[in-house]
Amino acid sequence: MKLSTKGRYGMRAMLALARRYGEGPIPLKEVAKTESLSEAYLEQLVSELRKAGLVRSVRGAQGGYLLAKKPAVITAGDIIRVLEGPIGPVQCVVDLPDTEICDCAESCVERLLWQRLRDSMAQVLDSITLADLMAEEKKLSPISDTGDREC
Amino acid sequence: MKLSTKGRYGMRAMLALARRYGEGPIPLKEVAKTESLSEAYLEQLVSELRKAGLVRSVRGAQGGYLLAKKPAVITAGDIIRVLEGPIGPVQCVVDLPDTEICDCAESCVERLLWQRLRDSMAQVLDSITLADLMAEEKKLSPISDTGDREC
DNA sequence: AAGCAATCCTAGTGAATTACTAGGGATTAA
DNA sequence: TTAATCCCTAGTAATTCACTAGGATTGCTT
Repeated sequence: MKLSTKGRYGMRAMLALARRYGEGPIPLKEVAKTESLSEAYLEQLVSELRKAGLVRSVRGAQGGYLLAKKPAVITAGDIIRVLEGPIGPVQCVVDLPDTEICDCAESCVERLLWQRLRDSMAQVLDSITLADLMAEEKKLSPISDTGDREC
Repeated sequence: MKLSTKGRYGMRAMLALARRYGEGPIPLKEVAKTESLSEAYLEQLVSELRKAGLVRSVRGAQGGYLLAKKPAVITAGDIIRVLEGPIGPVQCVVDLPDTEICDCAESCVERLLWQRLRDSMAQVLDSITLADLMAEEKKLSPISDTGDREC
């Protein structure tokens, strides 16, 4: 029940873009640097986020990536769903409309358990936006002047 | 963010033992049969559950496994923690007392997010017991007369 | 027009994990 | 003594993870 690096790094990257929302396109090289992530790997993740409509890209020199929407309307759930797949601890209760469920679903009590787990996970992730996280960040102890982050 | 087969099969097996609580030791062969799981694989999972004190074993002919405690005091969280490890979407917020956290934890807002997710997951899993699941099972549509389950 | 900064896309890869299988040893009721 | 059962370890094919590499394309700047 762990996130992969895709979800973790992707959340880091989206938060980095949120912090600089309004500045125009941010080159991935900068995000990779401040977040200490591999640029080439990050590129793949951000590419998925772009295809999903969460970020926009500007090609060419002076280009980069920027959030496609305001930080207040992008939730953690949006990001996690793109990078980790639909939310749910098992395939048969995943939160996608066209998911095939097993035939004995009506009599399957484990399914109820997994559904409740899914719902509580989705509830948390869908209720927290990038703007929320930035607001909370201000309350935490200040970060280094460079803005660089390790973990 | 998916469970592995260990968690899923383990939950199935524990529920199977719960249904027959009070009958004395149940051989694993029977559990494997009714739950359509590999006996050899199940053996490994149940072995972990035994070492964790959730089931007891009786060796020799007429032996088998039985719940070490009443179904009402064994939670889904107990089972999942044994088979999937401590609950938490990332290592640094896992619900173990002696977990090492990263150095920039005080300024890490992602960490707050992951903590909330962990708490909501743990809350659900720790609040549902095997007895609860059996009670809900009665309300669902009846299962086949053999008691065999597919999913 | 040339150069360069940047995104875009695909393929490859070593390491780790998963989901088992196999096989033998130990214990105990019948 | 036999058979049923748990106990333990090792091996393994397949998959997934976490990247790296490299080239194509785009478009600002000079």
